[in-house]
Formats: sequence, C-alpha cells, structure tokens
Amino acid sequence: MDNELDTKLHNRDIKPTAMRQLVLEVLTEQTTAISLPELENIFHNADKSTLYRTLKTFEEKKLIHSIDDGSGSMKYALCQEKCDCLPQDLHVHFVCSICQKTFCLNEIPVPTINLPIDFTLESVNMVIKGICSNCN
Amino acid sequence: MDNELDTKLHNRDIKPTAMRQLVLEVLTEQTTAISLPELENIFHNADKSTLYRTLKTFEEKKLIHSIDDGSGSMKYALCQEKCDCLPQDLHVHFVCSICQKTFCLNEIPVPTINLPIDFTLESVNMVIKGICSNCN
DNA sequence: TACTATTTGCAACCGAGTTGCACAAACTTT
DNA sequence: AAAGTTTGTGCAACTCGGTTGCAAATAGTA
Repeated sequence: MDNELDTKLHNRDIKPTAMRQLVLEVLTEQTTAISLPELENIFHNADKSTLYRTLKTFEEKKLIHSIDDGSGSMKYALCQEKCDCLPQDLHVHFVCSICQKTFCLNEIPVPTINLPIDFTLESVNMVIKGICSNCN
Repeated sequence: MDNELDTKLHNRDIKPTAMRQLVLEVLTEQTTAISLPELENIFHNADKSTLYRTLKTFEEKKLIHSIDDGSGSMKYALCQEKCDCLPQDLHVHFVCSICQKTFCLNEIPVPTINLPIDFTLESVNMVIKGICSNCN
C-alpha cells in the first residue's frame, strides 16, 4: 500500500514515518514556500526539533529546497520531480513585500553569470522582492 | 577640516561622529563585505547596539548596502559613489564556500528578469556561491 | 548658558536555528 | 518471538544575530 506521498518519499530514499507524511502533505498543499515557524503553527502540537529535522532530511534528500528570502526565516518548497538542485536546476524566487509570501518561479531559471576569472560556481540564490499578482 | 571619510558621510547626510568615522574607515579598508559580529570583533570595546545602529544609519542613507549571503549574518559593503540602491544599481554578490568571504561583483549588474504578469519588481538579491579566486 | 535633539552604552529581550540525551518505534538477526 | 541494533521523536536547553527601551552623554541651537 503506497499512496502518492509515500511514493515521493520512497523515490527520494526517505522512510515514510507519520510525521514525514504529514509534513510532506502540508508542503504539497502550499502554493508558496513555507518556513519552520509557520510549520510549527500548523502543527502546534508537534515538536519543533522534529519538524526541523524533518525539513533537514527532506532538503538533504532533495525533496525540498530552501530559499533565503531575507525575511529572517528560511523558506522551504518542494523540488521538481527530477530536480538535483544543481545550478542548472535552479529557478528564481520572488518574495512579496506586502503579503510576505515567497513564490517559486519555476518557469524562470536563474540567469547564467560570467564569473570573474578563477571564480567557480556552485549554486545561486536569486530572490526578487516586489509585489505579487495577488497584492497588485 | 574635512577629510575623505567626513566628505563621504557628509555627502550621504550623516553626521560625522567618532564612531561613524571609525566604522566607515574599517568598511573602506575591506575588500569583502563585513558582518556586524565581525565588526564587533574589530571594535571589541565598542558597543554592539551602537555598531548595529551605525550600520542601520549607513544603510538607510545608502552609504552601504546589505547582502544576505545565507551565512546567517547579514553582510555590509560600501555602495558605489552615486548608488541609489535602485534595481538598476544592483550588482551580483559572490560568497566563497571555503573562506566564507562575500564579494561585491560591482562589474556584474543583476540580470533583468521578465516577471510573470502582475508581478512588480522592487529589488533583487542575487548571491552566487562557489570558490573564489584566492581559494581556487 | 539653557534648552533641545541626537548619539551612545548598557541591559535585557526575541526568535530562528541547533544540539544532547533519553525514550520510542522500526527493522534485523538469530 | 526475543534480543539487539538502528532510526526517529520529544523535551529541554542553549547559541547567536538582531533588536529595543531607557538613561546618560554629547552635540547642536536659541
């Protein structure tokens, strides 16, 4: 017996505990990225460090990616199915200065940059701040 | 009597107190961006909140800009002479995963992004992580 | 000089993130 | 099934960057 969430977990080599299923379910429902404190509010009876470690595990296994949107708390969002979080997989993020929501602009890959000589690239965090379509 | 630092402060409408002159001097010496904790280490006898407020003032007056490089502490670096910190003034930043230093790539403006319909742009934070020329 | 505004220093606090440790649950091996 | 091992969870405590209130000090002004 293996629903869609369990499959996702299994595909990323994560054992499907109850906690993980619940967290993944919430993450799946979101249209915008979510933070650990927000997750704590949703699961107000769950333990902070368990949620924390759940996110860490998910991130390590590349089920989710983290976005430092400058809000003071890291945001997390589901990766695309075959994402490896390599530079070529990365997309631009957008944070709304009104509603504070953080969007994955999955259709917009991070632009290629010509780094100065002897600088090598590992990853890119590109966050655009502005006003989102809901608030505009 | 008005040295170069005082002129810089004056140009940005900041009263040149002793503390501010010292902090600006340190900022001017840096080739990479610096954080509040680092600044505290340099001025080990100065007060944290004074340094904090000094940076805030500098940033408000656009003498410096802040970079959220994902290290956990905000970094600060001098703005270009006529910078207004508008989107078209922004440049790419680079953080080295070995020496942890954060560089302003002043020659590299942040690329223009075509946002989805009804999204409006205010600012961009683009941080590239990799290995710098010193560590390569 | 007296008054007002600004800056500084101190202390205390907040909140996100993190860790150690003991207990619980799941999985292995016989 | 029992014993042993690995993995996950819950709790408490802590770190650290950032921030604020307030009073003392300093600078600027009438």
